[in-house]
Amino acid sequence: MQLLSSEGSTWQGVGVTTAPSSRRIGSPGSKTRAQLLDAAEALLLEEGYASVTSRRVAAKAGLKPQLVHYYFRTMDDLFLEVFRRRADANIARFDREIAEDGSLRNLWRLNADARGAAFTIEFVALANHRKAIQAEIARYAERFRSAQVEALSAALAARGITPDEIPPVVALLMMTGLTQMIGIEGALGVTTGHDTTLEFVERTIAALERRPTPPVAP
Amino acid sequence: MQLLSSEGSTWQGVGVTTAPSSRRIGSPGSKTRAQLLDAAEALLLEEGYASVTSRRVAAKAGLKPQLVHYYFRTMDDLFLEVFRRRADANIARFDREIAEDGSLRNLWRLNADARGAAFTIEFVALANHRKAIQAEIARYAERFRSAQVEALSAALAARGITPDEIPPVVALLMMTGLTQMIGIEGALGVTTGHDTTLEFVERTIAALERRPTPPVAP
DNA sequence: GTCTATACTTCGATAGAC
DNA sequence: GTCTATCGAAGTATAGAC
Repeated sequence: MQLLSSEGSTWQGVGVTTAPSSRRIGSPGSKTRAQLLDAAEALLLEEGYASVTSRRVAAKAGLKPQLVHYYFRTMDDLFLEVFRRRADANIARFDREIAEDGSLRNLWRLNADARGAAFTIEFVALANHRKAIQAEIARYAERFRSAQVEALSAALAARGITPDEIPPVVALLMMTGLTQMIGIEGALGVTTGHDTTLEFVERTIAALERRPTPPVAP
Repeated sequence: MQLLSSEGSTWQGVGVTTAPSSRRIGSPGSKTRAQLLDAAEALLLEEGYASVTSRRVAAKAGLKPQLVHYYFRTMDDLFLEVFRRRADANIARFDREIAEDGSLRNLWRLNADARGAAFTIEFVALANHRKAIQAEIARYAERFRSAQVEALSAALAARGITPDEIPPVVALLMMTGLTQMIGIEGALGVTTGHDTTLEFVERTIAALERRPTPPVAP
């Protein structure tokens, strides 16, 4: 699964799942709110989801901790907004860039964006024990996958590769599995086999590009 | 990266990186210590690394919270021990099973053990902001990878697949990328393309098994 | 080897003034 | 829209009795 193109904090001392209260919430269009989202995202990527606490987010944004709870009822709401913002931007970017150049090479390039791996790891780990986040990630992942399968189907067909040879969804899972793993391992300092693999993929794409384009079916 | 064949908790309210003190530490052979490790591992897998706190680990083991700090100086030490225990067991298991049956099919089967994905996610997320854990995971991952490359090289050569066709390390990264991703996505409830991919791999392995074994080089 | 007691820090979340 | 003040709970870690 490739979630996004770019980590975080966990809360600890919670436990208080008190009533959903009805206190005031700041408007979504607020500039301060956007600053908090930016700070939360940066913290997530730099220090992991466990570091995204209301106090630390506010400190990073140069604001008071209570503002976090003014704009987001709970920390889950904050996490969800951070995720949605990136997810929407990522789908928009994918659609735009693939409309411009739907080639196999460009699909690989978009997939191989390493920043996404760290983001993915953090949100997946977060989702493991926060149902609301899990549901949102699953919805997004399925949606993004179908967009990618569509684009990859077209790119493969344009090179005369039939689903008999390799189903597009399988090719996608292979591509994504490879890029995500390389990204994650790179962040950890594990690099054995990465260069070899990247070269192999490069050669494979180049070979496919030399295949003659098939006649268009009626 | 395939880490293990089966992730945890983050601490939050730390901050106190006081002197490395010299208080008593329980012996590694203690049964109680093993119970704490079991509880920590279970908690890690069930609720994520953020839930592995000294209090919750002790509660799960039916012991008092202070015992955690009697056997493990810090929570990091506890995490490291949980990781090492699994890692060692996993390498031993791999060596044993591959010595018995080093076929391509068996290598895939060992890789496709889904339990490992959850473990991997949690520890990678943890490693993102805990250097000691990061170093340990990287060391282990490299070590395990080289064992796997060795086994896969032999299995591919036995089927007449040369490194020209596909380098063993590339095949390994593809296999591992696929199995880890499918495992992680499965835990999240994302399943699109999984069955198709599993069938594709199955067919590919079956086709390779029908290839005649090449003559042995001098 | 295990427990009580305790120090100190951080967390999420809210009420209410300005 | 932002702040002060504050509650209640949980976290890591240690000292010292038993």
